[in-house]
Amino acid sequence: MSSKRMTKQRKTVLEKLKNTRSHPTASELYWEVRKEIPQVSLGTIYRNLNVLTELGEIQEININNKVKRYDGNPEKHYHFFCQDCGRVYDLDGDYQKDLDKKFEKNNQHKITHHFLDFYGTCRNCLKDS
Amino acid sequence: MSSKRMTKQRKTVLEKLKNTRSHPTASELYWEVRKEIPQVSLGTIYRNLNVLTELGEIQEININNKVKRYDGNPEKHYHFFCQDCGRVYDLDGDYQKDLDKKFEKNNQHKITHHFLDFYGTCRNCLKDS
DNA sequence: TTAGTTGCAAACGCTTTGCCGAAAA
DNA sequence: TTTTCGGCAAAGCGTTTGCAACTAA
Repeated sequence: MSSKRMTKQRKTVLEKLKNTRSHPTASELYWEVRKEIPQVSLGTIYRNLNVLTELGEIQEININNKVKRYDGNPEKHYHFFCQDCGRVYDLDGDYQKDLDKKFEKNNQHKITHHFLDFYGTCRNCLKDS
Repeated sequence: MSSKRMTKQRKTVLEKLKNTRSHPTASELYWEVRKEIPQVSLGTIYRNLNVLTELGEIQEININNKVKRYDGNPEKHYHFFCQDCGRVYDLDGDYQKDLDKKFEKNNQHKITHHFLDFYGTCRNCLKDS
């Protein structure tokens, strides 16, 4: 059985992620962490993001098989992806638990959860057009 | 303006995809197409899948940033991903247009569509456990 | 002390691309 | 004939991994 250590690197990755509302990529996080730990490596960022995800401290965001993004908020919620600027935003609104039941017809399969991502144009990009 | 040609390769990719209920990867499709065009290359499969997607003849399925899968049915519908066997199934049930409105609060952004993927255990895997 | 972690660099897996000859239209 | 397309092989890109040194507990 393997216990996890809270290293300076792991702590910094977690802090950076908890302190932003954006949903950075591993590479973006790498440059942030480098401000404090200049010799950190990208491999370490990836390893820690995976560990923190397993621990349930953070979650991955997978939009369209593009680069993975990371969310410091591990609670279930939905995301909005702006097709103009590419940014990913959190959406207000409840997790729709009833969807799982709705699509679990005749008990042929067991649904445990779902992912729901919205696409469109964000407020900023609407202004510009 | 570029018109698209219906080559033997493109036609075969499209046929194979229309004639299966599975959601194959590019590589799986490659081996299928090779049965009829032994000298076909993987690059050609990828290029044609991209063209056919742009044309709206097929659609991509992106599950968890894993390998891309392809669906011969271009209509909006939802998928179920079995976490035990890894297979991807179509789900019966309507596209929930109302979700877009529900999460478009205060008109801060414009939602055009969404993707909704369900996770769980499929009927076959439930039997085995 | 010792198991988990890091930095480094190489490897990996999927997908795209440049080149040039082939073949639709 | 014109222009798109295919085969091939190399490159691209995000992510993972093997290894030896390091460090949290």
